[in-house]
Amino acid sequence: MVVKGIRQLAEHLEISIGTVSRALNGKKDVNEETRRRVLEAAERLGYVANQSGRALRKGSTGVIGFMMQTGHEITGEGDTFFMSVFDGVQTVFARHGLDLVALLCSSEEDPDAYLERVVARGFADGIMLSATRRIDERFALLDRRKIPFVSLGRSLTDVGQPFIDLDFEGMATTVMTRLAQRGHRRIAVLRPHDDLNLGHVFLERCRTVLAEHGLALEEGLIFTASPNEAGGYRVGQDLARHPNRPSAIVVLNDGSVTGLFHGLEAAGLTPGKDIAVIGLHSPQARYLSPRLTCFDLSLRDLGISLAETLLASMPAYAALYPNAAHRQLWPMALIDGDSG
Amino acid sequence: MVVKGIRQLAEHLEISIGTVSRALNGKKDVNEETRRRVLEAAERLGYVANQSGRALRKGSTGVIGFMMQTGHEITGEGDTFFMSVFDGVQTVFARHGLDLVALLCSSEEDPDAYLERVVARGFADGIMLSATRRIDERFALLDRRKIPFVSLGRSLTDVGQPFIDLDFEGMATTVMTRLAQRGHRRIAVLRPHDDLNLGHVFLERCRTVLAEHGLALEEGLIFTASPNEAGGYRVGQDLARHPNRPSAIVVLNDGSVTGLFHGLEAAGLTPGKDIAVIGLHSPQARYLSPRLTCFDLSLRDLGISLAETLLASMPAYAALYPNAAHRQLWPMALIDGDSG
DNA sequence: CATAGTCTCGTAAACGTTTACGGCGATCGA
DNA sequence: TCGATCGCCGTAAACGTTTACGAGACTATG
Repeated sequence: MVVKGIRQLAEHLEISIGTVSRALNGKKDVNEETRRRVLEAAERLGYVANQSGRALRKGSTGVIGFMMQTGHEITGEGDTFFMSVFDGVQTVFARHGLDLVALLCSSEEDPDAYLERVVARGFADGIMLSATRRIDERFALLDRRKIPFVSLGRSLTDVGQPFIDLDFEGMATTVMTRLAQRGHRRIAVLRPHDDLNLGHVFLERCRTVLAEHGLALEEGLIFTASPNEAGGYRVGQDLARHPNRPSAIVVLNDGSVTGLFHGLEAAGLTPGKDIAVIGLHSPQARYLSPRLTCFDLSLRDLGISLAETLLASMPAYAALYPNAAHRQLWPMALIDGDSG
Repeated sequence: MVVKGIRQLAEHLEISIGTVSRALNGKKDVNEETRRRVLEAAERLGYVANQSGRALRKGSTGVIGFMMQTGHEITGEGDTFFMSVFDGVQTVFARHGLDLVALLCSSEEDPDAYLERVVARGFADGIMLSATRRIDERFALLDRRKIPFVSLGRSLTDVGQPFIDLDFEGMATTVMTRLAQRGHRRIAVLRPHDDLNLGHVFLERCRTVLAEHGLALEEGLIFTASPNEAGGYRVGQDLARHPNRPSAIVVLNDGSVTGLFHGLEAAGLTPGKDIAVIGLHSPQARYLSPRLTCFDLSLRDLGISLAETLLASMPAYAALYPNAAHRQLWPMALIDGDSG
């Protein structure tokens, strides 16, 4: 037997629905013996409170949405990237009975319109944004609706909300200094879609760091590709037949590194010998040959911080996370490999 | 100005909430001029119907949940696998105003308990299951709750629900016949976690096909690994130092193929020369060297079919999809490469 | 014994929406 | 002209919860 609503459950127990609700929600003005009976019956009869009714009354849903897009051109950093972050996020949410769902925006739908629709509906109590664009309407939209949110990434159209972003400035400084000191004079960069903010942040810092070494970033050496195998392969080929080939390339697309290696090799070039390759975090870094020199970070910890940062901006939970960072650049460590 | 509920919107327009609701929902007994005014005002004031209220009244949410797990041990079938499927699913759902969300089950939570909680809450109108286990409580659970669902994958604990699964039988027949005819006598298989159903289906068929060629599948040549780079690499190493190395390996983990190549190479073995490698669908197949011989399929089309199959099992939409397949093995085509 | 306080529970009013029902003009057909 | 039909709209009742409020039965305190 499966019971329908709290009313049926109350009838079955011959107590009022008010008491049943209080018992289930852990309110204190209910006899412990009664509570035990209620919980036991709920478990036995498979009763779980209806989400819609509860959300309607409480004004909150207990759901946090992580927005991502299902095309590969924008997001495409691979399932393992987000899955690791999610795992961290959830360990925090689990403590508060919050559920994380991924809001999947189709590549055929406008992301801004999608978010507007989902958010205005009151679907989620809080939102996490990823793949932040340089100009991104979503920030103003969420701000207008007064929905708590945090972004994994920055944007020029920031509205003062909390964020966590990878420390691309630190990365640029470290990698460009290293390359310059090792005698590289002409350095290429592979970055994802131009609309995304991260490439701009990285490139800007690269320019100033290179200038300090009397070098310039050549615009012609900035490659843009989809963050996947195919994109990397193509750039590998392009590099190989480049009339004035650079001596190093820094790869921001973590999904492209393997493709790049193969593209170079297919053209007869050896990464780390004919051209230095330095990548962003990449799960396959250790398994490439030569081993990839890249920046590493703990995605799971990042997820934990992301969750705490969001909760700190939600009135109901803020008190529990008094010293969560409001805006944070996530540090990355350079892992030495053999590729550059 | 942002309007709060349908009541405020109605006041603002000086008509009743009933009419506003009808206008917004495209009911026909409302004057076209009135409807225009309502729609215009709703757009201008940023009104969108509250999801909880609507769901409570209608008894349906307009949300379909795709359950996946955030650990890498189970899911992790390669980077773009799910994103491609999702994209197909959504093109179908978009026609009906349904939204797809990914229900993310933490690796720390029991999948069955998670699903029970989410489903009983009335969160979604329909469910898509993936990473189906050989023994999988989730089928009975959804059946008991009478929630329409479809599974991407089969299970022994099937309850007669619709499913789509990759045609592992066809794959086994094709690949084993090919290898046998090319003179391979000792063939290894790399599969994901033993709990998952797919490996068992594949292996079983392999046994009968090999038997027809007078061969046997050696239990010692069945490798199990996480579906990622690390897993593949390790198996590559294991193969290289195997005292009685097989002459071919079939890889079911699409995320492991690159790692396997690198593992073999690191041990001085050349795929396709020292050992034949045949993979399942893999986005990086074309970019490996040697080019991977593998089975290809259209994940986007699979997503479309998956959505249609689910809708066909939902009373509200069944009439629209009269000839959607109920249970379907998804065909895969062998793409010749240089690896085996 | 009176009063205040405590523990437990029932009652009923929200929350925002959809929709069955009925009503009121206007139009139409005979 | 009259009844029937139709187009349009307002009213109010659900949907399943949570929770403020108050009632009743005790207990403690003076």
